Amino acid sequence: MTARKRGNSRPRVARAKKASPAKAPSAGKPAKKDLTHDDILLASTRIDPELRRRSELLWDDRRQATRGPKAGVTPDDVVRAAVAIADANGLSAVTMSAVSAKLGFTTMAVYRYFPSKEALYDAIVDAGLGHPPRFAEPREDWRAEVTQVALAKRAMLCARPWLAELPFVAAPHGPNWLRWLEAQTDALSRTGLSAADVGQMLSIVDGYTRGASDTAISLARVRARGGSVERWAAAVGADLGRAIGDPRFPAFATLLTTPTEGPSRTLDESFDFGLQRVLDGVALYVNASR
Amino acid sequence: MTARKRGNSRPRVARAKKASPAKAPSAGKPAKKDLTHDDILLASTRIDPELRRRSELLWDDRRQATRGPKAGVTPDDVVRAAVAIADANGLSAVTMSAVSAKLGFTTMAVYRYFPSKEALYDAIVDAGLGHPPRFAEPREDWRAEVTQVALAKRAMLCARPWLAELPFVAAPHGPNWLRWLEAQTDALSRTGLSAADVGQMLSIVDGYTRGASDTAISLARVRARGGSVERWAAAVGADLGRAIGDPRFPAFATLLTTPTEGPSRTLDESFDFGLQRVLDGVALYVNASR
DNA sequence: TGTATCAGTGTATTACATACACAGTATGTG
DNA sequence: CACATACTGTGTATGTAATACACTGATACA
Repeated sequence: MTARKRGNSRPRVARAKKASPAKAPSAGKPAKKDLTHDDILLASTRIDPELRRRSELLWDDRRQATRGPKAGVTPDDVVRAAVAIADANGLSAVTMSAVSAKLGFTTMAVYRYFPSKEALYDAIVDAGLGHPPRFAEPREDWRAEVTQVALAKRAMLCARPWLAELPFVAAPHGPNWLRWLEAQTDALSRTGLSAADVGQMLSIVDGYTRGASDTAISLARVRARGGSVERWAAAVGADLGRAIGDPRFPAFATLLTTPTEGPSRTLDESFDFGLQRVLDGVALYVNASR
Repeated sequence: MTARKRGNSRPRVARAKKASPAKAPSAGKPAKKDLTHDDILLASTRIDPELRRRSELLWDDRRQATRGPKAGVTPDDVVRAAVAIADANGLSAVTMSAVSAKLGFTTMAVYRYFPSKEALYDAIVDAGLGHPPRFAEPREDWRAEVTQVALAKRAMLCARPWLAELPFVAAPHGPNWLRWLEAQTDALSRTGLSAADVGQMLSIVDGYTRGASDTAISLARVRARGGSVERWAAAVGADLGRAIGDPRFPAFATLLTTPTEGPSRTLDESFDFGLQRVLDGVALYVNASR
């Protein structure tokens, strides 16, 4: 999945640097200025070599060596093996020796494909993200599409709860990461907002999507590990239940003890309901921007 | 901070269990029913002993032993040392030996206070969360207060970026975790919504707050480790910049290449702007519910 | 036919978490 | 007041994991 056909090396590296002319770091000022999103895109510093290396492993084609014996497996095989282990036994089970063993090698063999565990993790994160859904043709309205992507992203995160065990918003980002951003950006672009506003709405929707999926992800993790969902729920419920009767948490205790009228929502329904409230806010801004 | 005065052992444990009468697990049905929030609060299973133990370490007073030599430090001293290490050198620097050494002990001493690294991590997470801000008197309107709590929470997460290196939404939850929930619940209760709806809005606002803080948290992590923010930005920017010219990411590339008109927002301003859009959605629902 | 190069191996080192047994100390009890 | 007890901190040992380094053998191009 990560690998693409060879030879199409586009002139893409570090385009962001060129995209705007100067933006010299305003030499004299030692004032620790706050970063804007633009600052990130236009950063003019040379990239840390190790990070660059790790990024290249996600993006550039791993050239098949010309000399020497041919490799028994591809980097993608390694990633697939690692993802399978993570799916089966959680992220902590993804050790260099476990991956090697799964491929039929001894521990050190994996280092021929990835220079460090970190680099391997980068790769399995991107592989684990998979692809966003494709939009139906003819295209629907932006709200339906944004909802579709958000729900799919949440489902993906729940399907691979180990993704959330890593601070995967940090560097490096691979192609699949961008695919998800592309899908949501595409949908949001249909609002007709300016580029800057689309970026803003993207961060709103994606922020909610990731943040509000946490409970479901924890639950999925328990399930994936073969744990008892009941026991997990009991533990969480007991901790939250400590608020009841504790004078420090009156409002939250009321929340817990007030009986729900009507059927209570599943986690999924709850997420979806919340998403619609968020999109109400987005829609309000969209309409106001006309 | 975690310790409270002795002797006030309230009858709180497992109150959630009692809060509703039966809710027998509908014996015959093997259908894997989807979980609701209520199911979590009412879970009737016995809690995993290890989780219970870990939870108790967060909530119950560690009795001062009557026999034997008195301990040289308190559990809170241990937690403080661990938090200091995490603040200074990141979560990975928090090893049992590092914490012990900081206290002037040999490695194994910490095990007298916390039975495992996991249990210690539970404790430093809760300690790291700290306290939410207190509301001004007279109380403001709900929207101002919700904003206040959300901004404070984001600031807290950025101040301790190592918190986000853990899946800290999972069990166990300590008192500080509840304090933040209490603050936001309190503010949201002023909307006049039903308890269930308040819970729903809580998950919206808190989901956005955590999810949309990720970039700032990553940045804070780089800063805390003494890394170059410029280099970090360059790496992230380069990865995102790969979208430019790549036919797979047309919408996102447009986002990147369209020049921003006017001053671009800092990450903080951007978060705040997004929060207001989210609260617009919440407000819409609040008004509709009257 | 080399010969440079690369794949997988074997072994060693280091850092941790943690089990276990021990030594010393303070305290309530006989 | 002697001592059994329970508890604190230590010393040592074990298992697991990441990874450095040097080695063996294969292989394709010059």
